[in-house]
Amino acid sequence: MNSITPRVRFAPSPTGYLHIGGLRTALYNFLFAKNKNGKLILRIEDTDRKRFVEGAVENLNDTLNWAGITFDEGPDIGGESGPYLQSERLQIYKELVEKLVAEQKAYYCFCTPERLEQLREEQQKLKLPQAKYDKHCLSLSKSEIDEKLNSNIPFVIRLNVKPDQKVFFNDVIRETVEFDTNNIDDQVLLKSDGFPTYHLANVVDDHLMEITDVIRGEEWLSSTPKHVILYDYFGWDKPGFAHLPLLLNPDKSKLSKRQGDVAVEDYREKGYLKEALINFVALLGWNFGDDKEFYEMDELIEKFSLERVHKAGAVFNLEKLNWLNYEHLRKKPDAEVLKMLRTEISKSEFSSNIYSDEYLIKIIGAMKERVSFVKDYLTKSPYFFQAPESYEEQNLKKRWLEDSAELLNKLKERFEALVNPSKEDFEKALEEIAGQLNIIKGKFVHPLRIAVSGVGEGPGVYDILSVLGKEETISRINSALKKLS
RNA sequence: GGCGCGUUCGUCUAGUGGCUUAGGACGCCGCCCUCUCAAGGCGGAGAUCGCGGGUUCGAAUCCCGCACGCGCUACCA
Repeated sequence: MNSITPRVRFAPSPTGYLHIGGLRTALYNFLFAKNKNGKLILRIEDTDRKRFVEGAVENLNDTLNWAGITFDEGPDIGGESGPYLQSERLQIYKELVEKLVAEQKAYYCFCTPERLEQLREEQQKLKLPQAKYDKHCLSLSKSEIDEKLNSNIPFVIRLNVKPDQKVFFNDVIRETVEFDTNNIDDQVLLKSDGFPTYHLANVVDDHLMEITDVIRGEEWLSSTPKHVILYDYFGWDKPGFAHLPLLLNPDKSKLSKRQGDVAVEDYREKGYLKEALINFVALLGWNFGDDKEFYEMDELIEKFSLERVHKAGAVFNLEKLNWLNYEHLRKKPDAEVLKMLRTEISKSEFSSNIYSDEYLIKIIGAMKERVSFVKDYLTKSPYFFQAPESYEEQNLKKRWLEDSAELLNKLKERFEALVNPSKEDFEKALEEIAGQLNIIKGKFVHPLRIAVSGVGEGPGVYDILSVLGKEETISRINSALKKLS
């Protein structure tokens, strides 16, 4: 629209963990800001004291940081528009809302929760089209208000919505959205505990922090007219709006616990790479218009635009995430996988064993195309970390034949003669003996695989052998011969 | 109930009036490769574009109605 530097914000409330939907909202804000050379602000919406969770802010920071979403301003970083914790901005909200009261754009309300409850029940009984506050306290005289205020009767401040008007605003994703003010409640702006509600706080802060574009979840679309009224009452310019489609459960309801993991930290703990999660979540509701599905963060930044965000909600589908995790993992340099593998080992039953970098790198080379998660290295090929103690029953039945022990014994003798054998040396030795005895290779290969790994699947046998080396190979053949003869 | 938003293969999506017998990806199935499992290559099943009306020579694409789903409807965000 103009040449002003875009300023956007991610404004979570500290109720525990970062929701996967929150991650996507944060990501879209981040991508939008980076793409336009703008600023991203982190603001903590801690205006609900009942829902505040200790340590939630730290957790939010930690998770966002892990995901690679960085902020230009925020509680920990500082900035010129602070404080970035709404609980530290109470005075600001109070002063501004009082200005609105002075102009009759908002008013004191002394109604008790009981009366409000009763009002709602009555309205329901009468089957009124919509339940709204009845503006009861709007008719209070100045002296009545002062008297109640002086005797410390609890109060809230409500937005004075004028009836019979149209409110409309433009949404980048949904275009023009229109509401009738008759359907808009006199929303509480300031609660009786002196804290603002979301509606007041977000408008005030977005204005004061010079936010140019509000990018948030679709659940906010219905309350946006209240915000628009507020901007008008204050006489402020409105930011641009973009309401993102919701992330959905398999049954299409709003993504929630009960139907799977919703916390980003759950996925982190399960071994998902941040690259995969970011890639996946970015594509849930956005695409560039071509067939590309594998993205790194910098490409997302380059190509992202709100105009290409979809309108409809998207089901969070684990299978595609798993595939992306596989794709990102296999593209990582071995040295990086090595680091991750080491931490995985340290958490495993093999933690007391010692493996050289060289050895682990060989395992990575052999297994890379067979794993989706780093932990798969341990679960799919435990034999690289410890000699097999038992042999898979099914496979044994099929592959361990009458003559297997004898053939394996002959093969072992061949191997013993080898000096520092490579993969090719092992292969040649096996082929030679098979040729000499005129027996097909499979008769050697399968029993050998069982002996050395205990299972019937995995990398090529010669690859396994070259990872294990001559000594270990022979020792494993020996114990297999002992146990299986 | 009211208001709002949405609706293309099971899922994520391409598609903005003719290039579409609706394309890709994940998943699924089959074949090839092969010492196994993967990977890779090739192929297959899978969408009457929610439904019904219009507009137009022509509609997934434009308009209207309906249905369904979801969101909001708090002194929660």
